[in-house]
Amino acid sequence: MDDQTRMMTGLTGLGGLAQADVGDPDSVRKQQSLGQPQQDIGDILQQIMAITDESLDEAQARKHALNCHRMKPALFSVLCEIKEKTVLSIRGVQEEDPPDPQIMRLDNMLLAEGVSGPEKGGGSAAAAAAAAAAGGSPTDSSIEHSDYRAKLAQIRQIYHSELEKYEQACSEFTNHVMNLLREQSRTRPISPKEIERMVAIIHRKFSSIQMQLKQSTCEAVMILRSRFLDARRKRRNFNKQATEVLNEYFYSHLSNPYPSEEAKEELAKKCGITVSQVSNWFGNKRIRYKKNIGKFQEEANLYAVKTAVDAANVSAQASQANSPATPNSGNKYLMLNIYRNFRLIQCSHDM
DNA sequence: TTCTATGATTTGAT
DNA sequence: ATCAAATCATAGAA
Repeated sequence: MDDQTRMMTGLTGLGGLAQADVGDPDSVRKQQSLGQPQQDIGDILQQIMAITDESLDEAQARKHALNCHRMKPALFSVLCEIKEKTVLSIRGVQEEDPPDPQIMRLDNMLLAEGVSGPEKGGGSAAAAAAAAAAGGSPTDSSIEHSDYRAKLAQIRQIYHSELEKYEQACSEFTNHVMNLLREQSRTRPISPKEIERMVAIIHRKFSSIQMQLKQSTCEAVMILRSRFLDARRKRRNFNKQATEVLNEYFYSHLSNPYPSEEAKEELAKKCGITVSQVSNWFGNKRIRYKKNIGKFQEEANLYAVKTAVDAANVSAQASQANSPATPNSGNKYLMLNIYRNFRLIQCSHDM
């Protein structure tokens, strides 16, 4: 408001002269001999130029003196006019900039990884759940997981402290610049819009620094993640008994080796693995069996025999219960059959 | 060390 | 959501 009234008042008298001459010290000097007003303006400009060579106290005193000078309003108005022209040309160049997609991407990632989100839960919990779901013994994954969490928390802490530092520096700097501009607006015309623009420029500069921080944080998280993702992928073979159970089911349902959800759950329980591990196993088994049936023939026969043995064992136990006087008599034929089966398997394999 | 087996993941179709 | 298929990455054998 104050600026504007000042801008208005000075514009009439010295406008023409100012437009032509004031911006250029040489022309000022040339005109110094022409008359008193020019001499004054020349002096004032000289003094302004010399301000930077003086000590701070001297400069302050000089500034005050200049502010009180009788030509000050006129000079001010000249500056206003020049300013108005240049500012108009600047104004159109840059207005509202859209939110940077790059920084949005980084923000999203940091949020997803639980670096920039709320302290507990969120991304780290999701990562933990993923680690747990990926399988492995609970102890293993919990150790890896806590390690991962600790590292992530470290990254998170660094990120936040750096971010805070940047924000503090940014607001400090902004305040400083704003105070400076306000102070300067007493001697040169600065509209609130300009201050706003300056603040926006500062924020842009600082946000570009912030983006670098976000970028490097993202990189750190990615590296950490890939390391622990590999750890999560560390494969442990299922134990023999589990593989046996799975194979038994597979070969006894060879015509339709697609266990239902319930069957999967039961198998998982029997094998001490998760349902998704059972699904993985069947997925792998189906595709690998199909790709090379020949290679799995022996295994198929083996498990066919195995199920036969089990079935026979059940019936044998039943018959044993029926005739305790002749123990194992039923098993004799069974063993013979198994032997014959083995011979058959070996023959088919040799061919 | 290389090679094979195997559990897990990714991708694309249904 | 589930599956096939391709692929990854490691365990374990040779």
